[in-house]
Amino acid sequence: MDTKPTPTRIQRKNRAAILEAALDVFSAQGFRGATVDEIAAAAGLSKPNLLYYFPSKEAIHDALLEGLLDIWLAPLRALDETGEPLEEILAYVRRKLEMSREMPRESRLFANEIVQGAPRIGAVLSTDLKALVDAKSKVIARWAAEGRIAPVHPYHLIFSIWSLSQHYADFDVQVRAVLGPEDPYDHAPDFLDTLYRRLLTPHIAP
Amino acid sequence: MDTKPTPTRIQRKNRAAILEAALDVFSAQGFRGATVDEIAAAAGLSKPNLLYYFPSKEAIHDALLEGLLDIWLAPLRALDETGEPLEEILAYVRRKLEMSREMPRESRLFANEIVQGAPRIGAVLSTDLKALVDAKSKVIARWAAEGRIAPVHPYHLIFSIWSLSQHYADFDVQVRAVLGPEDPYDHAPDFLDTLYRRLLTPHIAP
DNA sequence: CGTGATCTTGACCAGATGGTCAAAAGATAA
DNA sequence: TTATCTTTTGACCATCTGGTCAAGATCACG
Repeated sequence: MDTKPTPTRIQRKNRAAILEAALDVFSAQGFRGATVDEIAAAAGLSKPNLLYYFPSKEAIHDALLEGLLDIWLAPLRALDETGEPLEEILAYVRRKLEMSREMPRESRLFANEIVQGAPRIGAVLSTDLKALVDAKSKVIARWAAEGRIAPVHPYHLIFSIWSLSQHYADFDVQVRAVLGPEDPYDHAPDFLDTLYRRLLTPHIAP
Repeated sequence: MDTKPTPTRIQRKNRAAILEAALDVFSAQGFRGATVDEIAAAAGLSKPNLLYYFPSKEAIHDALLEGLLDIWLAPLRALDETGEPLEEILAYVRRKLEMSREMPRESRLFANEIVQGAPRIGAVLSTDLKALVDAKSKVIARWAAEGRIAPVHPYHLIFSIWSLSQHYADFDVQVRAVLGPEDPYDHAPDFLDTLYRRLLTPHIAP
């Protein structure tokens, strides 16, 4: 039952090159817009050679999504219920925005998938993702109930953090078209910090 | 120079049916993912018949985008510099969220286009859209300078409104997967109203 | 009704695309 | 070096897709 024979040196190198190239192409063109030829060329391989490492176009896409989902949700997982509420949430926002800047292709890969109805990861959303958000929402709701942050709908708070941070990656061309030469990330961190401080700082009178 | 002969009754009906069907298909599959056959079937026409009304797949897509851009930007255009600042912005947020609920296909059509680098409307973004946002940002900056709203980066404020409102249309499956049976729009309006009130209400001390 | 314009369609085409295969080329270890 | 295993490739295939065309069906109007 040796289902995982140790990969050879060449296998490791080529598999990595394929996934890297596929991330480029899938994130820029979407699944149907991407072609195996294009991915193969970007990876420096011939098409049949690429298909020697992955059985199909869909298998590459699946491998990418699966490998990246954990990374993508790590910031939310790291939200620590024993920490200081406002700082925990602000740190989460900061990490999420950081990821949009450092990993825009990954963000767009997920965006493409979800905008088109998540045909390939819909199942994971309503199980793993939902479970994670349910758990963290409870933490946030408790913080609010204890008056440690201002009262807020925890699910929509999390949606807003996803939305605002990923906007800078997913709609990058639009943001840059409007801003002109200015770098969006010059002011985005401050803007989001201010926004969530004002939203969540508990006030005195009810 | 009669470039626009009056369309016949059948022409009007079929052109409308094609655009309606194309909106369905393009918004769900993206440009490359959509097929002319699928659009034709959804419009109740044969493929050659569809191509009798529009010269190409791209022409349909262009017609859609052009026809919808004005509608899409109308809420921002309606932002009135002579109105009460906070209420003007809150009304804009409300209208934008309303549009996400009423016109999710349109939202996803634009999302697909922009996520993939806006190959077809990039030009409009850096001219028309930029001009509109520049103008409205000046209004918001003035409001802030006058102390009528709390100080805020106007461009990022507008981005945030786009981002948060369209998130409910573009990432609908994800939002619903996490929320379960609850309707996102049950609480989204209140959440956004609260968020922008707390962000923009001017406070007493500096 | 008749006639010209409009509308519709089946058959077809060329190119793109995902994927296969047998055989060649290259690495590896005795 | 040789024998075996891994990697690479050119040629090929079936299907899908955007688009064409000529001929037939339908409509509008005198």
